[in-house]
Amino acid sequence: MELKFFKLKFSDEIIDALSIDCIIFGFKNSSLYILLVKHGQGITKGQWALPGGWIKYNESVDDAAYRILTVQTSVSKIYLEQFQTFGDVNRFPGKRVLTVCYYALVNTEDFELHPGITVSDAQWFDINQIPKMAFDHNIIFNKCFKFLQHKIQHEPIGFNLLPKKFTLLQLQELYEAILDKELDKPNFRRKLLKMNLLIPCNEKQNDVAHRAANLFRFDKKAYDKLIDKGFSFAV
Amino acid sequence: MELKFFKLKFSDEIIDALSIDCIIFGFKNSSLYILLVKHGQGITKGQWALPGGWIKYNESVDDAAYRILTVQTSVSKIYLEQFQTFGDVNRFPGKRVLTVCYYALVNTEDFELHPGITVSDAQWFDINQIPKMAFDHNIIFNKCFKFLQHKIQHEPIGFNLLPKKFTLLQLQELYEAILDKELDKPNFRRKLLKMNLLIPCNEKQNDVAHRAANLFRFDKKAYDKLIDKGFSFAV
DNA sequence: ACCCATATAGTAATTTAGACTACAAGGTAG
DNA sequence: CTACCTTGTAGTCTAAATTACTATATGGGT
Repeated sequence: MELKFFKLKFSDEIIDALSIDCIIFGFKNSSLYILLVKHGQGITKGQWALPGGWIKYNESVDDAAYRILTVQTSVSKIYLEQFQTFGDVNRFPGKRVLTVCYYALVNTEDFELHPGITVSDAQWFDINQIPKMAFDHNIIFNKCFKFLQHKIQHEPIGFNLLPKKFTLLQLQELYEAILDKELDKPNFRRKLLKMNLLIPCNEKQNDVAHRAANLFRFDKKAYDKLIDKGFSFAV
Repeated sequence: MELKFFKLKFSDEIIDALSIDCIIFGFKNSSLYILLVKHGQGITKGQWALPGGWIKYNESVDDAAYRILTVQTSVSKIYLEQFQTFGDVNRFPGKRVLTVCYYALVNTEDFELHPGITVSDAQWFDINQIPKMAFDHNIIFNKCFKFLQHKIQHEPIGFNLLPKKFTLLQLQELYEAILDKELDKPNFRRKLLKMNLLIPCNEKQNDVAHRAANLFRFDKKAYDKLIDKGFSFAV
């Protein structure tokens, strides 16, 4: 009886005033990209948009975001965080829809695209060449990108955009792409290494036409310990 | 015809899967407080909770938050920002409700309480003595407070908790209360003054039993200018 | 007149940030 | 095989900021 009531209330149906949109950031060729989909049906057919979907009664908002993300990308263990909820009255045509925006940081190397059936195309766009998108998605992206620019300077989340093992130059170019400014190589190096958050892999990159750089990985455990001691990350 | 359709869709009714909760921070006697209400009816009758309400079809989420806030406090021109949306499946008993959480920073001196009709009491609670609250409100508060601790160090929003004209010691005590640590007085002073964001009022506090301090006010225009130049606030 | 609390100024040691130089390593083209 | 090109890595120097203090100023209260 209890269960039946539960099932009735929290069914597999969607909550119709609420959607989720994801901003999926990826980094390749020293540039920052986001993943967009082209709508294949409905009034927004032919328009680019942030990948999104509907929240069901029987899943949490975080779960919904994760589901929507993994369906489109077939990648699990992704860095995914809620950004903000957008709820202007007329942001969606014809009916009232609020959207909860999430952002994800992915390593494009283990990335595979599986566009859903309502989508005719999916593509990475350089963040400096974002097309006009459906709904208020350009506004959402702009706010979220500013948020990322700030956050990446105060929390070590950038590593999620790189392979597990990365060089210091890769990391630097990542920061340069996100913050849109050049950084001094020796100084950047020193600063990051002094934090003791990078573990040398004792392994060098290969297949490069110059001196091979050392590979590092991010030391999550060391970071958690430092946080307890009041440390605060800053690039 | 168009209008009729509009009215039908965007009516004065509430969106029933969506609420708003506000965390109203206030500062007095060198301590940080939040405003809580005691529910006077329903299954949560007798429990303390964050002030909140329902979003209507014909208002934006930001407007709804502002409406809910001003009804309870009769203060306008308040610093109010969205924090996050909470959407666990079972966070609300018996039905599925997501809540968009906002936080406000108010100057308790121009504050008047007008508890709504569904509320039996309203009271300021020291942030170190928050009672057990209804729903997931304790979780929401804890997350929001951590967020505030971070944000106040990187954006000049603390001033919203003080009167227009304040002393440097008041400002310092505000930071000490929020960050929960002691700061060195001369150093704090120097740091803040060097930013050129505080305008001396050429006026001293009165009614104090010791040497009167100079009053300052926050220079929003100067801050906006500095931001354009790439300045970033940090205490 | 003295005490007390807070305001405000200054100082010295240490650390950090920023700009820049120098040298190392290793693949490539002649 | 050598000169060269690209990137990696180490070090230096200066200016600025942080930190932990000490010292003095003001003004009311007793």
